[in-house]
Amino acid sequence: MSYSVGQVAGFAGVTVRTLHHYDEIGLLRPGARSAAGHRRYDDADLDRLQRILFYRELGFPLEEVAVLLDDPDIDPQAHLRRQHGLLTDRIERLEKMAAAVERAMEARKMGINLTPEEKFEVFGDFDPDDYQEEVEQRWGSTEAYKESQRRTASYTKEDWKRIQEEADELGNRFLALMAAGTPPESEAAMDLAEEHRQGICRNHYECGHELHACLGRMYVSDHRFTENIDKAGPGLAAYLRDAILANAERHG
Amino acid sequence: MSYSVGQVAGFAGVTVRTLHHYDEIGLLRPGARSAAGHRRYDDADLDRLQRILFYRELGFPLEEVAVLLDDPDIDPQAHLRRQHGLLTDRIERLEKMAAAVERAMEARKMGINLTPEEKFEVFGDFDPDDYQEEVEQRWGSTEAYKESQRRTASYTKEDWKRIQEEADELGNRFLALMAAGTPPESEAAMDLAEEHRQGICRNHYECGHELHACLGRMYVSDHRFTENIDKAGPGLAAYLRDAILANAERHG
DNA sequence: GGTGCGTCCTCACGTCGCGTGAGGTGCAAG
DNA sequence: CTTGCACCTCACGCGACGTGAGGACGCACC
Repeated sequence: MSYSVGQVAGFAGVTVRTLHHYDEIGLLRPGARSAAGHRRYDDADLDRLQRILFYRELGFPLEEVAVLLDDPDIDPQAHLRRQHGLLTDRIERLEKMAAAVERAMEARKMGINLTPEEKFEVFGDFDPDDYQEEVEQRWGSTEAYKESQRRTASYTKEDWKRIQEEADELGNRFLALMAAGTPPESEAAMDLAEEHRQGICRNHYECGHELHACLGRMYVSDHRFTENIDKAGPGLAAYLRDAILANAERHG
Repeated sequence: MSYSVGQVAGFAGVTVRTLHHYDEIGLLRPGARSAAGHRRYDDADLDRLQRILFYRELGFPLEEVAVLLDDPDIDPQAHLRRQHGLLTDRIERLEKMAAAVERAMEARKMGINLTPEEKFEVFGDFDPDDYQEEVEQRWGSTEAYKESQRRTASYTKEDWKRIQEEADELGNRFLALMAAGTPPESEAAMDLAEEHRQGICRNHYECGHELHACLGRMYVSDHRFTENIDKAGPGLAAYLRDAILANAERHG
């Protein structure tokens, strides 16, 4: 079972040119070529194309789509789950917009006028804004940051929730150690720090021990991190840093 | 109350360059310029920008957005209604995709494999396909067709439903005349034909009497039209054509 | 009174995801 | 045998901006 460009274009609802383009940029190379040099797509290619079109539909640039599809730790099921998550996120966003439009209709009936900021609330408040800017200033050119951007772009709400839960749980285990009076240089604390590092690797970016140590120091030196972490329990940031540094030294 | 590019870009969540671009192409000209040549946006400009971003978000090309926004028979309320309609359509589509993904997950669990066509059903069966192609062949280069494409692009499901109802109602009134034995050249039939023509003007494209006459002839000469029309009542297509031709002659 | 700095301006070229010919090949049917 | 169709490879075009380059304006602080 193999198909020509025309056939594939037919049931995928794209043009032949699009398939040529995907071949050119290496996003979808047909499994084979006929003797005459004609592209021949097999079933696996169709599956891949389906995924490509799905992510494209949701606005991902083709380059990112390629990264997603070639990521070895995303199997077919994981893709379906992720797709479902992305869809529900998107639906939620549109429903909020619809609700905002309804409110606007109400407001107009009553002759209310909105402030400039309010006028754009339709699009949802994605406003880490000035903070985001500083992040770009400090980290924009590093590899780790770029990788994080790439990976988190396709995270759904459920993904974020899971990551948050993981982090909370880890925090609680650190707090338990602190409460028990276990020193941050102890085996147990260092093991937790190691788990912390691996969590970052899984969810955000490749984080070696050295980078992890930098991160730990910043948890204390940058008060915004400190405050945020200490919300779970005062002193946690400092304890975390010490455990991280001890763990880094152990592996260095 | 007037705002600089930077401010507007700020609360609209777009770049300054985007605003420059919209100015260049005439989509959003700021209400005024300062002495130094700086763009100054007023409240009306903000409203317009909000609409622009809304339609852009739903994937309209900027040129079409301009047409929509400058259409004099779309007042603010109408825009809100249309926006709401477009949103619900979109949500419906995404929900269907989500459902399809769920089915795919089920299918995968049971190890079923899908045929190539089935694989792409996720994207909803928009398959006037070969028919669509012929339409393009025959009408692709005419002004009326382009106008129709432009206008129907922003129609929501509700719009289509309304248009369908209008058409059905008109059909029934024609059938009543036929049943009563009224000739298609009668005043009553010609008036209905005129109403039919004006319906096309409102909902699809500028349709003069001459074009209308062509259309009428085609209703009989192209059997696909004939069959479709005669589903409402046998002989309707021919009767419709005769009434249209009589009406066209009356106005010619 | 200079001297940064931040925001604004206008070119003008670069990018992404294709669309759209132009010109040529391989092969089946009339 | 040639006509037609589906395929091929360049290669330029386009929409919606991104991204500097190079310069003007305004204000704040030394």
